[in-house]
Amino acid sequence: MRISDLIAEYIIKVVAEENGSALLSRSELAERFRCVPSQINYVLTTRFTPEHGYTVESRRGGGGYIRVSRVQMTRDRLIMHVVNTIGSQLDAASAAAFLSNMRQAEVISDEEYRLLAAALSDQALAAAADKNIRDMLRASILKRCLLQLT
Amino acid sequence: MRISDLIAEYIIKVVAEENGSALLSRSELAERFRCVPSQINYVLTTRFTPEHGYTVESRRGGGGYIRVSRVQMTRDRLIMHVVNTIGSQLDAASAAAFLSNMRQAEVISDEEYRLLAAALSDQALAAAADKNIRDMLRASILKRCLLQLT
DNA sequence: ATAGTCAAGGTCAAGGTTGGTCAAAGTCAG
DNA sequence: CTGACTTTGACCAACCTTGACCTTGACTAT
Repeated sequence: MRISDLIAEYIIKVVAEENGSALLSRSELAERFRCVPSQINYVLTTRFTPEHGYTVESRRGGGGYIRVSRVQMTRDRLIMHVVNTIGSQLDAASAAAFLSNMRQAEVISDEEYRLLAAALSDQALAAAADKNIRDMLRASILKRCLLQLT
Repeated sequence: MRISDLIAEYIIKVVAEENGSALLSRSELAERFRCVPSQINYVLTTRFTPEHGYTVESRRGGGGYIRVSRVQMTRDRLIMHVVNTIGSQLDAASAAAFLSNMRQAEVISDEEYRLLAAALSDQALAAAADKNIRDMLRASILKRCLLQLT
C-alpha cells in the first residue's frame, strides 16, 4: 500500500473542492497520514509538478503554508483563444485553417485533428442542406469539442 | 510440462476471471511457481504481447505491480461493426449508447470519447432545427469520424 | 532596533521494496 | 548436432519511506 498515492489522492480532492487552489499544512498532512513531513514534499515534487497540471507555492516560518493550485496550461489558453475567436458561423475553409493552425501549434494531436476535420467536413454535414446552417453547425461543433479538450 | 506454460496458463486464467484485466505481483508469481522472478518477465514478453492479444503495464518500487490486460477485439473490426450498424439517422440517446459502449470496450480513448460526445450533442447540433436533420447529421458525423480512426 | 525562540517548511542521502535486463547455461525436437 | 526455446542468476533501475539536519519568518523580550 502506497502512502504517497493516498496523500496525492487527498490533495487532489481538496484542491478540487477548493475550486482549484488549496492551502495546506505540511505538518497536518503528515499527521493525518502518519508519515514523516518530508514525505509530503516527496509527494508534492513527484505528483504536483506543472507537467501534472499543478503548481506549488509555500512559505516557511510561523504561519507557514503550502499552496497547491491547478495550473491552466498553455494548451488551454490557446484553445480558449480559438474558441473566443470563432463566431457563430464557420465555413469549411476557415475551419480547415483553424485546425491546421492548431495542429501546427500542437494544440491538438494528429488524431484529434483528423477527428475534428472529419466531423467538420462538408460531407459530414451534408444532411444540413442550407449552407448557413452548416456553418453554424461547424462553429458550434468545433467550440464544444475544443472546450472538451480543456 | 514447461513452467513457462504453467505460468502463462495461470495468468490467462486470472485475467479471464478478473474480467479481462488482472493485477499481479512478479514476486508472488515467482514464489507460487518456484521460479526466479525474471522468468515471469520471460513469460510476459513471450506470451502476452499485443500479437497474442494482451497488454502489460507495470510499476516498480514499493507497491509495484504488473497489470496484464486482454486486448479487445481489433479496434478496426469493432469500428467497422459500429459503422455498419449505424443507420442513416441516429438520435442522441443511441449515439450516447454507442459511444459509451465503444469507450467501455476501449475502442476509443477517453479523449476521443469526449470529443465525439461533444460533437454529437444536441447542443452542438442545435443549429439544425429539425430533429430528423439532426439525427442524420449525427449519423454521418459519427460514421465519418469513426472511419478516420481506421 | 536586536537577538533569541520556536514554529513552520526544505533538503538530501540512506535504505527498503519492487520490477527489468541480459547473457550464460540448460533442454529438446528434428 | 544444431537451432530454437527455456531456465537461472547476477546486476540494474525505479519508486517509496524515513530521519537527521537546515532554512525561513513571525513573535517577543530586552
